[in-house]
Amino acid sequence: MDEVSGFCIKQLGGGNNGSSGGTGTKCGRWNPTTEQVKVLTDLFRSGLRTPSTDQIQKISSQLSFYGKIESKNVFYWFQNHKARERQKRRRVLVDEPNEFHHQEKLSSTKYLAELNQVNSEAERVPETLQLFPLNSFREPMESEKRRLFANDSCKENSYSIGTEMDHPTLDLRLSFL
Amino acid sequence: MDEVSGFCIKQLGGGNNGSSGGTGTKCGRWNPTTEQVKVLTDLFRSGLRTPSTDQIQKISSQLSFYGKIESKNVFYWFQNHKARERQKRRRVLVDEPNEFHHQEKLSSTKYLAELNQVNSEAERVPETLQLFPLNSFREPMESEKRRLFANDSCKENSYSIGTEMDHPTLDLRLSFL
DNA sequence: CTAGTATGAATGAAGG
DNA sequence: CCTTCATTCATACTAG
Repeated sequence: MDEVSGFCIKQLGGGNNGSSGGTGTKCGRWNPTTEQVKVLTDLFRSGLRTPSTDQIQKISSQLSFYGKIESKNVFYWFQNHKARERQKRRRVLVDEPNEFHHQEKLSSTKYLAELNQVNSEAERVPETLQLFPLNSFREPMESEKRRLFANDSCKENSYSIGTEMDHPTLDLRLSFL
Repeated sequence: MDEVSGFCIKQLGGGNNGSSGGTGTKCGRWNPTTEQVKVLTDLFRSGLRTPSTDQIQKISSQLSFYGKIESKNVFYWFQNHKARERQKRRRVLVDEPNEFHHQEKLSSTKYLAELNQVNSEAERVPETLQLFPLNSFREPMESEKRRLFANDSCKENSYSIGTEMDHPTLDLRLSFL
């Protein structure tokens, strides 16, 4: 389903998403490349469920190498993936109450992660994810969602973090490379 | 991949399965029987558009009598049916903006058959589906909202398609986390 | 067999 | 977090 195990691969040609393909730069919706999906899935399986803003930024920066991507894409991806994983699990539970999952030995590593996650649902991301410790936690002050996601059209704006993000930091995104 | 994990709608010997066509029903994806479609359509025509989880489960249980079915099949069925009806309607509206909206474009024999069986189906299914009234109290668990993405560098990603960009082995698996 | 269509399944994007 | 909508992909089915 979620895994492209062999043949569910959308016809994403190699490293290019057709969405913005040649004809008319249609900024439709994000069409993740297989590499992007792979990385995101890896992160998810490693336990990351709700990445912080910083983490989203970093992941997005990383994935931008493989193709066009925005932070919101990463955000939505995790939201959706998490929700659907849970939903799927719930449905399976009711559909097959007396039948156990076949425990695919290796192909469904997802189930393991899933189970692991379910055990301690509340809030337990094994956060080894602190990129840089001195992190300036950005106060989650509620700024309304007004321009939450900026226009789809790619903007040239380099960093707008100056407005609120004041952590001096080695803010070179690729510090972890 | 629980999708393909072994549910086949194989035409059993008993063969109440007169599913639309019935030729070579294969595994891999749910293929509703005519009875199932009938019930679903009936519910849809009764006004049910987006059944709740409980309703989905009930419907699924009922329909499982006619053949293999999972909750998600019901879920998807309603999603698709609703979406496509809307889509159809909109298309008609676009195609004939100045024209009266006559009968639906039942270009497919499938729809005709559907209507036919709804109208003059001799065999009435004796199921007793009660699914409308249900409480749905949801937990007031609400977290703070603290996501506000800055405009991230939106790369144009306009590499030439011809040459596959070679990956500098940006191996970020989990190393950077 | 091939083309076209109907439709199950998946998922990005929002709204609330 | 949950639900819903829109769009797309993959496949079953049908006609020619």
